[in-house]
Parts: sequence; C-alpha cells; structure tokens
Amino acid sequence: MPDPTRSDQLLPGTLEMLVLKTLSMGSLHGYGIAQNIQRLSGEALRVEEGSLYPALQRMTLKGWVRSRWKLTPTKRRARYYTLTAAGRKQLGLEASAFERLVEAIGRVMQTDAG
Amino acid sequence: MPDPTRSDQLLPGTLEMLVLKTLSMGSLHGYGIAQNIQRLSGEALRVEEGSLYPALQRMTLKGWVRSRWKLTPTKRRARYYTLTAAGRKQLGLEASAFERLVEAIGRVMQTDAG
DNA sequence: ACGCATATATAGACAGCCTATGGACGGCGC
DNA sequence: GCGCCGTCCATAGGCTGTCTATATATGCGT
Repeated sequence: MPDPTRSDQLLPGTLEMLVLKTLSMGSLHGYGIAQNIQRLSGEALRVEEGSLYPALQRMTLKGWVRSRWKLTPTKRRARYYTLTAAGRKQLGLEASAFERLVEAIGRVMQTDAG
Repeated sequence: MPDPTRSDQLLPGTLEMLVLKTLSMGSLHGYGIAQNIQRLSGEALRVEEGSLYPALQRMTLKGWVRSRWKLTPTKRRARYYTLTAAGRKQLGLEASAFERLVEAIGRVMQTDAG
C-alpha cells in the first residue's frame, strides 16, 4: 500500500546539488531555478517551492550562494541568487560524491541474480 | 560548514530497493543483508542497523517480504527474510523509477555551463 | 574468563522534502 | 475598472527515512 499522498518526486539529498549546478550557469531567481531544473531534466524533475526556498536559505547560511533583489526582464522584483567560490567548490564535491554513490548502487543492482 | 555529525552514507530512498535486490538473490537474515550490500557495492555503501531493521519492518507490513526464525549455518538463531511476489514486483518498479531519476539528474548535471 | 564477531531490536534526534497556504504584482481580456 | 492567470517569494506543519546510541544475547577462539 504505497502512500498516495507522497510523490517522492526528487531523490532526497540531490536538491542542493541541482540548484548549485543551475546557478553555475548564471545567476537566477528562485522561480527560474525551479523552471530551469524542470526543463533541463526533460520535465522529469519538479522542484516544489516548499523545498526550494528553505534549501536556498540553508545554502545562503552555508555561504554557497548570496542573493540580492533585482528586477526581472519583465520588470518584476525577484531575489537573484549567485554562486560563491565556496558554492562552486561544493558543487564539485557533491557531484563526485553523488556519482560515486550511484556507481555503488549500480554495482549492487546489476549483480546477477543467478 | 557541513554538519560533521551527519554522514549521509546512503542515498535516502534507496535502502528498500537495495534490500529487495539483495533478497531477490535468495533468503537472508538482516545482518547478512547488510554485509551483502556492503560487499556488492565494493565497500562503498554501509547499511546501519538502525536503518535496516526499521526498513525490514516497513517492508514486512507492506507485504514485500516475510520472515521466519531459522538457524544460520553456524547454528545461531536469525530471522530470515524472503521476497514475496509483491516484493519482486516492487523491486522492478523501484529499479526503473530510480534509473529514470538518475538519468534525469544526469541530464541536468551534464548540461554545459557555457 | 574474556573479547570479538554475529545477530536482533528499539528509542530518540534530526534533516529534508512534501502539501498547503498566504501574499504581492504585472499583463491581458473584457 | 475588474477578474484572472502566470510570475515570484515565503512560511508553517507534517511526515519519512536515516542516523547515533544503546541494549540484549550467543558462539567461538584463546
């Protein structure tokens, strides 16, 4: 009986990495980050606001990003986030850690059942 | 400042899949499941007892596994877990869902930063 | 007798993602 | 002018799942 109220859209633990990656391509506001991840993933990943904004706050506290108010090209106020040097370093760390984990899981999952 | 008290050894959400996979190769007791995952992953994954036993209980409740007491080859009592038909089906579902997720994340992470 | 590996189990803490909700504002149709 | 939709930020509250820590028990080697 899988709980129908839970969608498990994202792989827990990967959100901050995806945000860091998105910001490594240029400063962006929260809404745009979510749209970007969704688009780049081929609509497979959906970033909920209730996940994203707390994550951006955590990442700001950790010094991986900083933000400032700016106007969008469409003249709307938005908080633009920019990757710091520490954030760029963190992106590298998380990306390689994730890759190692996926490879390790792959070794288990590809084991022949015979 | 990464929290040094947290190790994040496993990718959250993958434990049940790994357990299902391990059991698809034959019945096993909890301790053995943990050892097996650790060995098959090339020592990259470590399954903590405090994660594994609750997971086995959840999976029993969901009908994916069933268990019975048995003696190990070394004459020690142990609770052996066996995959049910529902569990085998679940393994297929989780494996393909995981693969899709990893591919989606890969699409984002491999995007050229230019 | 003692330590060590094997084996199960639970409590408690905590991170992180979810749903749900609220507000604000610009552009558009009418 | 008014309503509606899309954009944009933000927080509260709940829940899952993993972790650390601890307790118990037993077989084996020394």
